[in-house]
Amino acid sequence: MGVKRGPADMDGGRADNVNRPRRDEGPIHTVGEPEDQDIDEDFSGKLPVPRHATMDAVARAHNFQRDSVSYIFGDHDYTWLPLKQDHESRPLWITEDGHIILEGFSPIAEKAIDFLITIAEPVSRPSHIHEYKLTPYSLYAAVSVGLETEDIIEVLSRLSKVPVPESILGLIRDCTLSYGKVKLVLKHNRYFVESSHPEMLQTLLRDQVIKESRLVGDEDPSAGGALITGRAPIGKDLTIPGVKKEIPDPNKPATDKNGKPGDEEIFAVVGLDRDDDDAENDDVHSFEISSSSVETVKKRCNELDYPMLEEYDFRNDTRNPNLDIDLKPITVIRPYQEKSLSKMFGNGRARSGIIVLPCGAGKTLVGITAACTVKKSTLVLCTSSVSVLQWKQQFLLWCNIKPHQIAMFTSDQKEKFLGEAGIVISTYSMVANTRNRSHDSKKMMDFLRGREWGFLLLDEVHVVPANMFRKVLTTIAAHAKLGLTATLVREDEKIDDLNFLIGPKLYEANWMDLASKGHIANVQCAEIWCPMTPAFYREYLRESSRKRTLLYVMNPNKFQACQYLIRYHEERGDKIIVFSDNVYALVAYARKLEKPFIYGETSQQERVRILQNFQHNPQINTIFLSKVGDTSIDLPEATCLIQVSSHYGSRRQEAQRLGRILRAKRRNDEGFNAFFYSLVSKDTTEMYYSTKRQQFLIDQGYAFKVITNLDGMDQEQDLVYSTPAEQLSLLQTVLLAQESEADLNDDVEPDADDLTGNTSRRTGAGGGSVFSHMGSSMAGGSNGAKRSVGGLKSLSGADDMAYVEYNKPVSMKDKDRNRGEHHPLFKKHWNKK
DNA sequence: CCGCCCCGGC
DNA sequence: TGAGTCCGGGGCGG
Repeated sequence: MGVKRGPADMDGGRADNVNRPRRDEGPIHTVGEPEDQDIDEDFSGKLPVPRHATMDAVARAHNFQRDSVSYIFGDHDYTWLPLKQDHESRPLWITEDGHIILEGFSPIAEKAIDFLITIAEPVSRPSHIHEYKLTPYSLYAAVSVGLETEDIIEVLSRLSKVPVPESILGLIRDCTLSYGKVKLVLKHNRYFVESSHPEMLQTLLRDQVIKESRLVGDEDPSAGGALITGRAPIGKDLTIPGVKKEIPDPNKPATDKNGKPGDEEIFAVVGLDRDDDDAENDDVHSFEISSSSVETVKKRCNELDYPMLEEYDFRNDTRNPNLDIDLKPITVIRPYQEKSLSKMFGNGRARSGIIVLPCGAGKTLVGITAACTVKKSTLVLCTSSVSVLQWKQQFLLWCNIKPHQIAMFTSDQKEKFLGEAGIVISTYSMVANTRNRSHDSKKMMDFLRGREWGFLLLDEVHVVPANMFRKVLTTIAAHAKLGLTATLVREDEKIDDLNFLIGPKLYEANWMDLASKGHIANVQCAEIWCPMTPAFYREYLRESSRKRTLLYVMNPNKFQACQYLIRYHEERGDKIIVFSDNVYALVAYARKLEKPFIYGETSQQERVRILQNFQHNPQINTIFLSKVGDTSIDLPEATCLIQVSSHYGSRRQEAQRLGRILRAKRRNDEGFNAFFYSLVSKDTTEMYYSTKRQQFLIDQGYAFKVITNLDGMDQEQDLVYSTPAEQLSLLQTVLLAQESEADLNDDVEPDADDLTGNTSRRTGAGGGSVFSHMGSSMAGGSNGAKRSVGGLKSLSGADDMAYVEYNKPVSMKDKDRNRGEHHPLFKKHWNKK
């Protein structure tokens, strides 16, 4: 066990994965590109290697990943695919397993992208080469916005350089055949499964789960199996408010609207306004299910390949009173906002689903415009009471709704709107709460539960899959649901649940694209590698993994880098936010650098005071924030962001933080540029997390520059902790802080004390020879399992060992991901083949 | 206002 | 497939 294991072992012995590294597996495995294969070999064979050599390899891999797009192709070899004669004018490849590679530089790329994001899941979108993947979910989404089987196949064939593989044609047909034909409809506060194809309903009713969820109406004399039959309503010609009248712009080339002659033909079939329902005037059939079983039935239908669409024919809903709401005349929505809404309202009804827009791109306005289109009672759910307030203000800002028609429902405020219809804004935890409720809260819930909502607006919809929060969907009866988020990712596997909880992803904007068009700021991302000072590193190596955090966050070199960057950007006139998840470090940094800071314990008034100063006072240009800044603070715009500590690999957090500077825009002279720095202590576990965190942004096309040396920092005067004495004193403070923390923990867990004591005594005796003794001390260690685990961690130090330590969760995650890819539909599909 | 509990996210 | 960390939030009762 003392010897570093090779890739095969790290993968849990799955033979098929030897030499087939995946992009997600961290820096070392990233080097799986053909020309770098030798490095992989080195890792499995010749270890332990000298530390610096290892680091070079990691650095190489690191840079390789960021600087090149070809890692997309991973271990795949596409050279065998037969090219069509005129392949050069066609922008994409399709592989047998559903991956689509698009040439971003093709003249028709933009239109192809429109098509691809409708039918496929964007996997990674760097500047030149984009990768998409066809999945049953993505095809479900395509059907639900009005595309049909042959449309998809036809356009795909036209765009592809290679013939669309048979397997993919089969997949598309299989997945779309039954999609969109079954609907979930809410009528009179009761749920019905509806279809114009009665045989499909019969098929569903043969399923035990669905059968048991069925309600047989008392008033229906034919109880016992007959479906309810009625006429399908008709609806067309909807206009979305806020859409700017088309004014021909002589400065703009006509290609935007018309494209080149050939293009038009290609995309002719992708229109959204077509009548997508052949059976529009036919009879519809339905059966009722209990409202408590809606989630189960929807999930089951997905598994049976009959995902239910949820559409709300709000214009023909005479039962629920209309809400007098419209955008103010001056309110104009942007093209991509319009596009996302056209996916939702494309057939004249309101489809339930999810719209993904980056922060600062106007998600709120999209939600409000949707509400103004539906014009029925609307319930908005947010994650915090701060955003409840913001939503209310935004409603009042953009549309003509009267204040008395908007009510807020939080622990502080329990208002109801006046009149028949209105808007309620609340939090997930308020509505999902299952525990004791206050009297007012109970009455308010009765109010919410007792009515039918035309529109349910779910802010930060990525939180909805959480166990508690998803309950809101069963407690609230809503005809149409729209989820909004900037980051449709979670670190668990529940994100796919949104497909049946809310509906398909209707639209996802490309961050890079919006930035290049000037809607959001252009962000330069950099990861600064700060070497640990020898003293800090020595302590780092001897500590158990829990306590290492403080050491690498408080690394004096990182401290100085932070100070230097703040100075540099303050001189440029930037507004700077520094994030530190670690509260101890947050306070230490902010105090030392004499900047204001906000964290959980900061009172509300204090927060407001600091934020206002930051916004208006030219003397205050930098603030320090803990995690509070991620969600629950209405941050003023900033142009520079520095991350000092952010453990764990949350892609969402990283993206959300970057989103804080996307509004930056025209503030400084350089126009749209903003800056995002991540400070990372070299050779520590931070490196691993940092890479992981960045993945979402990298997939969006952001490039992280690795900087190992800040220009000009050497010459900088008066940096903090520049003398050995100061550094030593800092180190002692940090160790002391840890000890007091450990003491607290000892009460609960005496074992921790033993381990710490042993570890430090042992390493202390070893002095500087940690590395040379590494192998033998671990292999020959006569201690119990617990001890050797501690030893492995404390002695590892080298990044490769750190990698081993975290490899496991990664490969398990990957396994999960694999399982996700083997959706029932796919399994069936491949088996059939 | 404070402390408590539960919850989310990693 | 589970466990355990810290930090933060909301809601409620005292």
